[in-house]
Amino acid sequence: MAKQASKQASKQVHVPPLLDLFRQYGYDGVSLAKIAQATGLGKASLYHHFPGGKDEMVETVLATLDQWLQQTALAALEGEGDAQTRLGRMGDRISTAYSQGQKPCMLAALMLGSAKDAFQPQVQNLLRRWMGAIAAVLTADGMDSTLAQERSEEALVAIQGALILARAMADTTIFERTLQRLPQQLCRSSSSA
Amino acid sequence: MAKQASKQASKQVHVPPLLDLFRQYGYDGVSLAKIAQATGLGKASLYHHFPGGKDEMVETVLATLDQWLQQTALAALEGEGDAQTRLGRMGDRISTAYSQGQKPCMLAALMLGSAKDAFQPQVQNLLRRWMGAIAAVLTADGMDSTLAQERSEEALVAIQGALILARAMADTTIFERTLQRLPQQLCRSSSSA
DNA sequence: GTCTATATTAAGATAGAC
DNA sequence: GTCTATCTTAATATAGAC
Repeated sequence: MAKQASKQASKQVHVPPLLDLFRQYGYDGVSLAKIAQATGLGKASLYHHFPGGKDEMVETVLATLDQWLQQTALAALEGEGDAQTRLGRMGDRISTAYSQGQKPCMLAALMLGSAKDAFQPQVQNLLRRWMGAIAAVLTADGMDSTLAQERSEEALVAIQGALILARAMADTTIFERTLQRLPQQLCRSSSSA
Repeated sequence: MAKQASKQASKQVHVPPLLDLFRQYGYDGVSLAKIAQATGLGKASLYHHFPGGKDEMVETVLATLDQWLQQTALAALEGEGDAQTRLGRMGDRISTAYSQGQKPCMLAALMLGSAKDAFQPQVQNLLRRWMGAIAAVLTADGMDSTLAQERSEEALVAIQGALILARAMADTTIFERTLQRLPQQLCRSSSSA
């Protein structure tokens, strides 16, 4: 039991540099040479920790992102306050995780190139749970279930789009403005839309 | 003059398969072997048309996208009707260009990996002109200039985000819903936001 | 303008010493 | 658990015939 825990822990140490690489370069743009440099390990050492190569590295990072979603982003939705307050708290966590929009989303990066087919199920699952939690906050606020689902799609569309545009325009204020707009945008009455 | 025209035309023939590759695989995910297969040319023939290699191919595709933006997307904003009608027409052209959200945006794909630094200026220029044209439609409708600029950012955020999410969730309705929402979203009164 | 053949470099991956 | 050394394949790019 202790061995299994330490075995997982040894992989977790290398997750931050791996996340940084895959989110910025995408799966096809990351070479083992880049990974070796970023982690400070040799190629052979990398295969010791990740016998499955790049695929297993991505899987490990995805597992960490799964934890982050549950324990950080979605946890922010659980506290006190009304829907707008809760969504605002989630926005703060998101802003931090993406460095105010300077760093891309690895989920989006993985949907390009040869990685798409391999990792789409995990990405889909992560996004689905994210949207489900946002929709739950909105329905708890009295919103119709179908509309809440549509609004949760709007939320992820806004976050992903803001990341793309902020990076392309090299302007973090685009990302910050989008996040600040989000709580009101999601909670607006359907008559104005 | 005729020779120069035919020289450019010979490159234009190969733009569609190149666009398809770069938007789906990104710069780092596209190999010359893939390009040779998609165009039906040998590697050496590719270097005859594009002595600069992949970089020159991307530049050529970007020039075509520049033309598409001007002659198709922005041309839809020039006709008759109010702002919402014009923006709706642009949405139709966009839906077609992206195959109802099934195909990624090459501009977004180029902002990942080793291509980012090389092509960011061109991508930035394209997005800036796109936003400028949308903002112009809104200000012609009587909207404040600063607000119109912010709304044009919203527009590109929505388009880019919808492309990401629709592809990740394998659900084109996300993209179509976003485009249908867009005209009203951009023209809404600022009191409700 | 297209091809075959080839040069060169870098990629993913493994063997085996320490 | 990390390393050096190596294997194999695939990458970018060019030379030169047709």
